[in-house]
Amino acid sequence: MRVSLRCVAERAGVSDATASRVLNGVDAPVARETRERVLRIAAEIGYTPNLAAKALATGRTKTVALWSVNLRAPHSSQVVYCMRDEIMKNDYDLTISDFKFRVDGALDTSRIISWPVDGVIAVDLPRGDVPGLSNSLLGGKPLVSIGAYVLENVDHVYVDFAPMSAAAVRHLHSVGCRRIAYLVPNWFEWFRSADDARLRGYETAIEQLGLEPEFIVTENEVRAAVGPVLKSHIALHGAPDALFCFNDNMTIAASRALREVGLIPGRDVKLVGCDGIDDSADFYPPLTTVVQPVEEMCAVAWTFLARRIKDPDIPVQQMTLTAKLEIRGSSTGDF
Amino acid sequence: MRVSLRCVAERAGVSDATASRVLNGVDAPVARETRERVLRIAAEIGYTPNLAAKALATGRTKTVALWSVNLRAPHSSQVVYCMRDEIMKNDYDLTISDFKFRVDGALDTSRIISWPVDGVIAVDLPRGDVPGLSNSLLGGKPLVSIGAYVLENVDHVYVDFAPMSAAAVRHLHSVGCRRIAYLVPNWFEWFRSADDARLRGYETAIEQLGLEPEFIVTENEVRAAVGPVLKSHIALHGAPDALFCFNDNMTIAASRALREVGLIPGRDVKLVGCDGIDDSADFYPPLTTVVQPVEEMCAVAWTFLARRIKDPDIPVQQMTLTAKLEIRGSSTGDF
DNA sequence: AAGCTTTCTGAAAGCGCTTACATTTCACAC
DNA sequence: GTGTGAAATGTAAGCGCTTTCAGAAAGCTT
Repeated sequence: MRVSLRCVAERAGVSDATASRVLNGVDAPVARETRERVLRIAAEIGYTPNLAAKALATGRTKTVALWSVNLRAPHSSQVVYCMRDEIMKNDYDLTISDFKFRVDGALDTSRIISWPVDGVIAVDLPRGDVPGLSNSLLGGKPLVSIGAYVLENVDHVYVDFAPMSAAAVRHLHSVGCRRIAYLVPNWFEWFRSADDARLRGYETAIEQLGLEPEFIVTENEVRAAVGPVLKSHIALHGAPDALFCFNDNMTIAASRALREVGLIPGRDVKLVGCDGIDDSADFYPPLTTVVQPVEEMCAVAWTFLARRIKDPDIPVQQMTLTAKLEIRGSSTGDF
Repeated sequence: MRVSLRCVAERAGVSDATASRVLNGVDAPVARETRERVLRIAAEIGYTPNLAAKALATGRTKTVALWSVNLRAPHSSQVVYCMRDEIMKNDYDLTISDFKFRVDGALDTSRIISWPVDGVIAVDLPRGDVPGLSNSLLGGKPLVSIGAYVLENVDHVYVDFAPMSAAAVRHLHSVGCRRIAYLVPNWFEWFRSADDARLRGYETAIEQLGLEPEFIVTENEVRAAVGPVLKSHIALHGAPDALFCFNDNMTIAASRALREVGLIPGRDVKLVGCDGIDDSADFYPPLTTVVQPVEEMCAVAWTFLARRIKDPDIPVQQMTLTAKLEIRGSSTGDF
């Protein structure tokens, strides 16, 4: 029923091979007249190639998988969106997948491995073992990872939060804060077991400034998880001067919780988040945040992937980018 | 290099056919002993099926494409996320695509058509012709659409904004507003040419209440497009009492713009948006919004698609769901 | 006019898998 | 011991496309 290459070829009175040459090869030696006839007929009967067949025949698809752990999180969708532009700009197709953590915190890679793509880009791959991953090849497919956790032996674009986390704490200190708490999720025992650069930056700065570290630990990074913990912390210990938040999403949740206990976020309690999500500037108060250099991350990731697709045997490629502190009303109180 | 079915079969000393039967058919007649041997060997050498080959051989993939026009928009990602759960719950795989409008406002469907999937679910398909779409088949593939615009001849889950838009306007009237403007994007001459149910609801209610309609039209629905237009409108005509916004995303942008000209959103100018995005409750002021019944939409969409995959010839399936007005501080001033 | 290129086209194999059909084996009934 | 059917397995074709190789046609050169 579907119109296949053969249909086109038959109508045009040529062999499959010639039709294929016309439809793909730009520089294939085909008579001008033949080429035009084939193209015309293909358009007439609305031929679209069967990608599965193509993939099987060539072993390539000109498609990459973009793999995100939680598409709904504003930051992920920001990266995914930008990466998508980068991929399509380079004339590749893409398919996006959203993989939740499994119950035990591991990832199920089997589905994506069998999918016919030339490579995969993983956004915010969690620290820990990914089954089938070795030397930047995931089940034999080139893989590049983007994220804020160190990963070894994998092509990886690493955003180092440490320097700017420290800067954020110093900034909060400079506007008068002395009790600066770190609001952080602890899903799957992540906290402390992972090498959280934010934590490193935070602790370094706190120590240098001679302050006491203070932690407010939520079960995970979902907004609903923040309010109750924060409110009970405040009830028990009183409110800190400032909250350094694991990400902007949590900042937003914290902001709401503060209001619910009668505190004004940005005035009574200063806030700094991480990521630089789209909302940060539009929120009220406008959020001070440690911004990830998303466009640069994506550009580098693509370079890495393109290289590895061309030659799977090149050595591991890694690059560290630094984040940037963007100061707004939520930490200055000026809004 | 890849381990194929043949590798498994050879090692197990059986034919490809038998190996295939073991690996797929639950109820295929294979000797217990053989079955166990094949399974063991497949696991040992880490066999993963080649989906392209499978797709080619069977014509099916147990995969559906989830197609969104703008993944980065909070509302789209909400629907995509929920739809993803629904699809995976039903033991199908999915691949997500994000298609921007082309310059002329049309959509490029060719890529997705050739991709080996059993069906596609399109979120917020724009009104207008979609190439290759006829009778719920997109290039021969089952298609179900989810969205707030009427589409004929297509399996479609329609969210009717009209009643709740009218309710929103009446609500604003009841809290004392008399100048209620509609803040709406006009990308690609969309406004007025599309059958915008929000507009219908708005105009109906405005007329019934004996008020004057007032339009603030932005170039598109991107946040950056809102501020300048809104501010110059206010400079020219003064501020309205209330803004009924095309979506929550625009409400957030409007909120910021209002503050920038010294007005307090929710007090000086009441706000109602549409969609019910995740942010709406956490925003300050909390946003009154016309919520789409996302979970129900997704459940129905899946039912439609499953039916059509099973039998492409069934008559067109359509369902209309109604939105719900969720009242919060941005319209009551109580926050 | 013979020989040599160059240009164009077709035949055929094969990518990894499924599946209809054929075949073998075996247990059981007569 | 023959016949029958069920159970288990193998054979082979084919899904739609690409690509190698070889052959045909046409244009040169001498």
